[in-house]
Amino acid sequence: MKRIKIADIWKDQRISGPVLVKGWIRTLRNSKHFSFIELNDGSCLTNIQIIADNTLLNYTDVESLTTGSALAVSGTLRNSPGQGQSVEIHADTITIINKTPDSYPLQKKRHSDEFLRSIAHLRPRSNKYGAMFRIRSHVSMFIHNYFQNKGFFYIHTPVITGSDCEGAGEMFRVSNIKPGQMITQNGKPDFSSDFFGKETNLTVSGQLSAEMFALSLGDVYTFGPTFRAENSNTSRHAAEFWMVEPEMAFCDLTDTMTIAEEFIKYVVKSYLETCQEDFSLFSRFVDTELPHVMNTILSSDFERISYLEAVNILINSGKSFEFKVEFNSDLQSEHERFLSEEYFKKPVFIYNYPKNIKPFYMRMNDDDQTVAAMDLLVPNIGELIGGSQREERLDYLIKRMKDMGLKQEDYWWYIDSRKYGSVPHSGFGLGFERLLMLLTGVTNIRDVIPFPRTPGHIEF
RNA sequence: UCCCCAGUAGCUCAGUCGGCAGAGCAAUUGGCUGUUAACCAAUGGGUCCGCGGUUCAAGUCCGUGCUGGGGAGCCA
Repeated sequence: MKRIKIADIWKDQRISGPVLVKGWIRTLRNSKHFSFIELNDGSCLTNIQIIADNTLLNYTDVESLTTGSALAVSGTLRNSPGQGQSVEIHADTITIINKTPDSYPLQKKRHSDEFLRSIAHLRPRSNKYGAMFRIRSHVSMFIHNYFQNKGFFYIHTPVITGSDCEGAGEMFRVSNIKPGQMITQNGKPDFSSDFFGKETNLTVSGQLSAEMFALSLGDVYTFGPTFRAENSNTSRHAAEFWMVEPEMAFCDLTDTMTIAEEFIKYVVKSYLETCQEDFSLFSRFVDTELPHVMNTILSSDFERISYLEAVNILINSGKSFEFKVEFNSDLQSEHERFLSEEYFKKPVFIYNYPKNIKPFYMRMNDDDQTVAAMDLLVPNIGELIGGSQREERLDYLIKRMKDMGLKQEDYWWYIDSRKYGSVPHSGFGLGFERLLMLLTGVTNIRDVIPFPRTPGHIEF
């Protein structure tokens, strides 16, 4: 008999009669003449209930099974007389694939996130993390669907890079030289003997590469791992995370905000349609406000205000912030939270930031003081998206690089793109894990990544 | 990196003023005619995070280290 997945049993109400399922025991209840076994195969949240009668040849083995054990069950799918489920399987044979010893750390009761994090190799077997990682897979596909449907091309930008793009934070060096064997000259490391012949790092952004392809294929996006060696110890930062970076030719900052808003709404809508069951777990047990949050995203027009307006709102709010609100400095976390959570109570774009707090590639505005940058702030998460219109004018770009002390020869190919057929173009980066946090109400980034990497943590 | 909080049974936690180490769940054994984190009874289970100190006496007070969590900065 062909094995059937439990998700298909719940999906297709017409299935009945003989079935074969394979999975792991979530819980087992013994009665006098038979046992109830809740079996889960990871295909969906809801278990299938197995009725194991004491007439089974191996019943004494079956009734002593433990949570986590692996079984193959063949039997008959029937309507259930009980309350909690429409159908159940009356087992004809139960093959014990693996009996789990009583040291199995997962129990049928609720565990803390901190404990489950310490057993990251087993936590996807729990309801919550099973749901989380099914959602993570689905949301990945929604992202591809959105861009593919709009004619964007998926670009695989390099993970190993020789350019210190945008000087964004600390980078992880890549080398094949053994520790202590790096040749030095005048006390400085000589990278010419290293694998690539120069200092090499893991990427902190695919943007500069993606720009080259936007200026060739029109609309492109990247979706892949990104690495930051910052010693950040917060619930919103990881050393390895995934980023979505669309880049669009013939597109200005306003267009970009429109696309970002449409994109977020598309993902939320697909999520609510496709992941109803797993979503319900998070809206019941993790954040009961989640349906409301999703509704707000779908039904509201995201606010769009300039940095100047944002600062004025903060100054006139009458709120006493720990950090003073000042022009020409970046907004603090508490400022961002106030704007999205208290003042607007919905996602808000803030655009046109002072040039001195933003990187060289952002397009200078006519006031010569601000650049065409935008951040999307969402309640509970903070910054979900950071983007900008890119500086397409060669003379502006070079002046800006000089002002910021960047060497042109390091960016010769980037500069080339402004010499040859340069056009207005824009893009943004979205933190995939932060999107998952928004969608599930989970407040720690370590709980939306299968095996999270943070400072001092590389287990698993 | 800085600030704050915590660490007691496999898990979640209680432990009063410094005076015999506790509960629920899990495990084991038995009971129970359809259960829904089943229920009932019994049994086993401890480096009270490590090290040092104060004290007649430390899970409890002090110092220090480690681990975990929350917040800040940086950012996505």
